[in-house]
Amino acid sequence: MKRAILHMDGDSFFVACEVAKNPKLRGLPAVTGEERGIASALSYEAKALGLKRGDPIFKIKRDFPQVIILPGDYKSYAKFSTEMFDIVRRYADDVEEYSIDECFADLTGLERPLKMTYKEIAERIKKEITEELGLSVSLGVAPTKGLAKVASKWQKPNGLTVIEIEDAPKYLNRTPIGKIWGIGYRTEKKLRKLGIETALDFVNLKIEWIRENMPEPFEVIWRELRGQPILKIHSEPKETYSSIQKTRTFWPATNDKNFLISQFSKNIELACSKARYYDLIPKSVSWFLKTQQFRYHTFGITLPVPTNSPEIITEHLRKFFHKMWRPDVLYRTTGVTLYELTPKEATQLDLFGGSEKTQKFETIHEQIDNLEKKFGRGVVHLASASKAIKRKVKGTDSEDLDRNLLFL
DNA sequence: TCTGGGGTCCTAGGACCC
DNA sequence: TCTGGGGTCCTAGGACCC
Repeated sequence: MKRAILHMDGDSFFVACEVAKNPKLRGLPAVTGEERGIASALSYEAKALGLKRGDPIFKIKRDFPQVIILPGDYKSYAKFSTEMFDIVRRYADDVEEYSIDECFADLTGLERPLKMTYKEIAERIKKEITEELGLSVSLGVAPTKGLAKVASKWQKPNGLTVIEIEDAPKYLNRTPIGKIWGIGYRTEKKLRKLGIETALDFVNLKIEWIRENMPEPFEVIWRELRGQPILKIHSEPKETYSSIQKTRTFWPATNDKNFLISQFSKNIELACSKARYYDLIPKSVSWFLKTQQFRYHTFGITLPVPTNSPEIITEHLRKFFHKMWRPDVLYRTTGVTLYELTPKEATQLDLFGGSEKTQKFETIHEQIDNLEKKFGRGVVHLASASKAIKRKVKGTDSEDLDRNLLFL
């Protein structure tokens, strides 16, 4: 049976959701991301002004005062996202939610029962999303996920492209190698040096050459673009994480130890709180400092006793801080990542007889989490994070200092 | 890339062992 | 240790994604 994979991609998704909420915005240059300090999504009118994802908000305000700047409203984006994917599920059982605005769906074998061609199915999905949600999407249909990605990118916004396997070379020939899913800036540069400019050049390489000269994932890309399905549709909903990361960037860059530690402390608090929410306990943790030149200084440890209590992880950080920190370097970002997350039940047994201290903190956090459920988030903070809260920090809710009810 | 935040996966090379 | 060879494990960091 002819395999047919659908890839759907929301057009300017965050801004499109804002327009759907407030139709007065339609046709105007608008960007979201005010709270983060950089543009995270742009309307096509804003793109027409030459603005790009990642442009600093202050520059947009300064140079293009006519552009409407909106704060992100992730709850409503998540709702639109769910509704959009539910429409796809009216037609296909296997739907993979790849990101908030992208999904894959397996349409294979649906032509006959639905009495429609694959293209007609895609058209119906598109029409229903536009009519019911007021959103525009671009769709691609092809024999593999890799080619479906090429197809959905072919015409944007509001596109629908079907790539039959016989026609694939035609499309690949007109797709620059850097546009391929999984080929980023570095690999693009490397391949271009070798004279590989288009996706067609890439698939025309000998498999032996790929195996000898490139990391394994590129063989997958090579096969997928040749129409050999390697990547599966993962339709099981994601209910866990293999890592949890929290970072904060501040201005100006600094090497003030106490300030940096208080930033870390806040990161650790947020990361641990998310871990507790998902009932996960990390076995290892790593920290990084990002310098003004965007270099990373990192250090990680395996926790002697796995825990999601921020006090303990912060204690470890204090011990190892000097492994990252250099007195003559200015830092602009701190970050923490919790790794080897395992469900609480699985680690529970280790905890008994492990450390009394760990258990004590676990109990305290259980109670704080309950307090927060009652009174709202941000009512309780670690004392060591207080500097981070007091100092005006880009992209954070630093104003609610007064609402801190208690410090540990 | 004038560059935020949150993820996943891969790998070179060091540590350690025999 | 001024030394071979080979294997495994781990981690820091790179690359990529949205």
